[in-house]
Amino acid sequence: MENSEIARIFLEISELLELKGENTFKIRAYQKAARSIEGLSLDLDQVYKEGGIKALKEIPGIGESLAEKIEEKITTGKVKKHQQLIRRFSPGFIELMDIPGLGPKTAMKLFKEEKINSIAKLKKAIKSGKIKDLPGIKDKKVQNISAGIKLKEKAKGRFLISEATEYAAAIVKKLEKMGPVKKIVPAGSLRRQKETIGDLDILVTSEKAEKITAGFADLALVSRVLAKGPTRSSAILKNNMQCDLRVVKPSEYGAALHYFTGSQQHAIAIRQLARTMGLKVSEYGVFKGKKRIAGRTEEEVFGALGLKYIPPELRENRGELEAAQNGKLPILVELEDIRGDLHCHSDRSDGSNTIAEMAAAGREMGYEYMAITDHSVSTRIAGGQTEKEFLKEMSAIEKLRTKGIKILKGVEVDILPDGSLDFRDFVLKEADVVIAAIHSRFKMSKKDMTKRILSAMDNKYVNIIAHPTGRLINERAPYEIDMEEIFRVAAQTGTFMELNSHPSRLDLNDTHCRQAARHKILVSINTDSHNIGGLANIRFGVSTARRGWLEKKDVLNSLPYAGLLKKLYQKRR
DNA sequence: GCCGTTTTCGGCCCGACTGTTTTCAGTCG
Repeated sequence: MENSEIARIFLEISELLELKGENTFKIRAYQKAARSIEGLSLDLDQVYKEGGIKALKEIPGIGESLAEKIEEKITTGKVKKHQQLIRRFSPGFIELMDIPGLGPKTAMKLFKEEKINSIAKLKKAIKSGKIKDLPGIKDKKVQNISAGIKLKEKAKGRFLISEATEYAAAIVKKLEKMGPVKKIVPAGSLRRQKETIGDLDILVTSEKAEKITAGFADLALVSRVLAKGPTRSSAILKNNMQCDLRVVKPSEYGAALHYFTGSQQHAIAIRQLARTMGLKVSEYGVFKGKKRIAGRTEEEVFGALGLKYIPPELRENRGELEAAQNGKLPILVELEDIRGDLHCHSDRSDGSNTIAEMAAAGREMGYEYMAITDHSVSTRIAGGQTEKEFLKEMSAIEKLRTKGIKILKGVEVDILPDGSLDFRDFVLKEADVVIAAIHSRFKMSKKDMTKRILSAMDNKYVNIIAHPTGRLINERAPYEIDMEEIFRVAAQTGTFMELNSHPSRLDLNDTHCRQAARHKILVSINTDSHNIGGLANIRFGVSTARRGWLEKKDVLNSLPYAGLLKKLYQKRR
């Protein structure tokens, strides 16, 4: 987990430099480097081990100085500059800037004038009325800060994509009824289908902007209005999610949609590219001098910059501009490419529908096949089956096989701490597809955990490693594993990797997918459904695969039935 | 602090809204 650790340190340095009032471009350099590292699909540790400082400097946004800091972190465990900055302010100080509406300037003022260096002290100062004496801070500002503190205390962080999708749909429905609107589209990280969503951005085209922004602020879903202008409104919704609404003219739709879809890093890269061509890009269009040359559609905006259309899921400044320039953009996998689900549970273990009901729902979705993969004995909490029960289930499946959808006999076996499986080989042999997963002892060392998974992959019956990192978004960190090594051995043994589509998992994540594709490992996009309602989560898995640049050819369950079986049985030979 | 078919120095994305201001700084996305 060196990457996220270093990214966090760089972000903290940038925040502390901001407090210090450092050169804004230096601050941005740290932020840019942090983002770049977050999106990296290789371990910095590995990169450094193999190529030293020189290899680190090839990462975009990393130069001499930052490469040395990465080296310092890897070899000594810390970064001196980071430590010095933290010492200079107090550890609780950075969190002041997390309060919405309170930025570095105000934080510094509070510190200098009143020695406020934590949220606790700030609350005290507000109560005593002390901070109203400071220059530039009056009633309104104090009110905003108080509201910001409350909000921060209530906020659960980022929202799952499933929840954001629901709320966006609700807002869109309300706005549609409000009057003269032409288009309403959720933009922002939701349109890019990020695994978590910080806030909603909704874009509306209308000639009557003020009517829309005013009506939005009055919606019953809104609990507090943060800002309300003629073309933009911001509000906190009843579930504590922030929602920003922007209204633009139809002629500006493409440029606005592109800009509000982001990511910020992508938008910056686009604007930089425009500058080198003597153009200017803003949310109103592409301009040559004063003249607007594009903006009605996104295709027009990209076209004006000599780029092919870049799908929203790729817009993270992870090489998509170069790919669009060179005609090397991937043809991303689509929902329609998925021919079946290879990880589903029934009421034989912890699912709530029968095998027949699950199969019928799969057929309803147009699937060609579906694997029933109930738990094995060790996962007792999930009604895991004994070997005997499992064999009985397999014969039940045999009988159902003529229902218009191919049902594959499957099982989700446990990878025990020593790397062995809890079903014996002669039992596994009866399944068409064997999924192996870890459900216990999550806190083993990186070395032991990696070994545990590698030895499972060595078994010739194991086809797929399910939810490979075990993370639960907002709940449980991924376990420590050497992903690069796991992919290497997966390629060697002919083992596939799951992309679990559950919105709390999305595991593999987007950058792992890209890494897997580089190793030429097929990814199986599964839902891990425990009832028929769960099957629809496949959309989030496909989105994540798209964010990971996966094409149809990279996805195991885009294969037709015969091709799939061939792949599954290949390893047993 | 990064980076280079304008550059190894001198640039670095761009605009909306708020609050405290008589012309703009701060914050945000």
